[in-house]
Amino acid sequence: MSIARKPNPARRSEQSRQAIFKATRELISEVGYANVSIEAIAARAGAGKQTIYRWWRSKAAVVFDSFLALSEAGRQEEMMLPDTGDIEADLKLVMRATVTEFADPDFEAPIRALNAEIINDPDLAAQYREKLAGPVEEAKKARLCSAQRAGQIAADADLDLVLELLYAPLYQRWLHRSGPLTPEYADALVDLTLKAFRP
Amino acid sequence: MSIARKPNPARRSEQSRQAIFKATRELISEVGYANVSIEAIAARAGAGKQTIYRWWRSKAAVVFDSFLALSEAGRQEEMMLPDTGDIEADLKLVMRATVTEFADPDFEAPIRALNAEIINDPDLAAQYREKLAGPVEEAKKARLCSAQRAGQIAADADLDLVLELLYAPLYQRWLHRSGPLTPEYADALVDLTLKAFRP
DNA sequence: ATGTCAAGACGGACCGTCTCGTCTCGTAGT
DNA sequence: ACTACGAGACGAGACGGTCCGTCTTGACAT
Repeated sequence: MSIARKPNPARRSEQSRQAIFKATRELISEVGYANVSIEAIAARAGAGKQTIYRWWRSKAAVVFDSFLALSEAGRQEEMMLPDTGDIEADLKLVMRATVTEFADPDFEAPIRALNAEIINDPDLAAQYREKLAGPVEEAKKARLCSAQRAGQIAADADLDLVLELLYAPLYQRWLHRSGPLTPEYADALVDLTLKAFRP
Repeated sequence: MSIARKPNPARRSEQSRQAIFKATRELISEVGYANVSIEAIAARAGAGKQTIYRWWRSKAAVVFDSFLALSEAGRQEEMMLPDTGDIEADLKLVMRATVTEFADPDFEAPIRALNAEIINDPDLAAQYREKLAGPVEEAKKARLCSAQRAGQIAADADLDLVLELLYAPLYQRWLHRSGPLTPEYADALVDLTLKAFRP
């Protein structure tokens, strides 16, 4: 019968936590996710390895929390999407912005790594949906709901399905590098999705 | 100026090649992709490590070829999709079959691993598209083209886009485990896609 | 006292390279 | 035709590294 003694979070060093986050982010952008080791993170952060193993299950978990800490710091009100009343124009704006974001090299490496881990790690996937994807999707669904009330989208449409139709093709094309991500492509996805869900 | 001497494929041992494929497949199903090492493959196959390093760039490449060898062996004419003249019924049949396939545990582990590698390895991604996804997509596009000629799909529809709209949501939902994969879901995707591309 | 901390030693797994000696070829000399 | 030779792939495994995850130590905080 193992005891599985758990660490006491109240006594945790916030300083070490932040140093580990910072070191993790720096190392990833310097050498790439795959080449980052726990040892290297500890060394750069001036932390003991045990401090990392005590609080995280895996490298992926450390990396995830590192970026989560960043995104929580920089995000407050921007959770509201534009609502001009014209769902087509609003969606095209947002989708074009996503396409632009995906073209940013700084964005590319960590997100690819995160997605690769998520595929094989159900726990991480759940955490990702809850902490990162979830809030963003809620905002998008709020905008879609507004369009639904305005009669621009079928009243019985499943909004999760709308989001999947909108984003999954874009996402897959980017991950698989199976085609170019252009503003025209973004527009086409919006047009097709709106047609599919037209009242 | 480095010489980069390349091995001569004519002198390659087919016996070793097959033994390595077999060992790779066995090990993956026994201990999982992540826990398979090149050393273990070589040992099980009765091959020298150098024989593997000579012919493959990475573990992912070995694994990829191992499954490619399998699929090439077992695939002949089945590249033709059903064509009853009713594109909706035909697509639903195929999509439901895909959903069923994705529920198979034997199918799950290797495909997840392959997708994770593909995300971070552009070379592997290109090879995947060319050798595995490509032929299948061609068959699907052939069926869609037939529907296009029959006026069931808009004449100016981009068939690659049709496939993306059909499969990307399904694929993403499976990879991210973000929802259930039911026959009803498969049907819904077909209905929506056909509506989006209606003439 | 108790528990976290930084530092780092430790045994073990694999990595990717390399060095052996063996085996199988194609080729050139007899 | 027969044989000697060299090139190159082969199995085996030694080698120096890196990183893993655990464990130990002594300092420090509560």
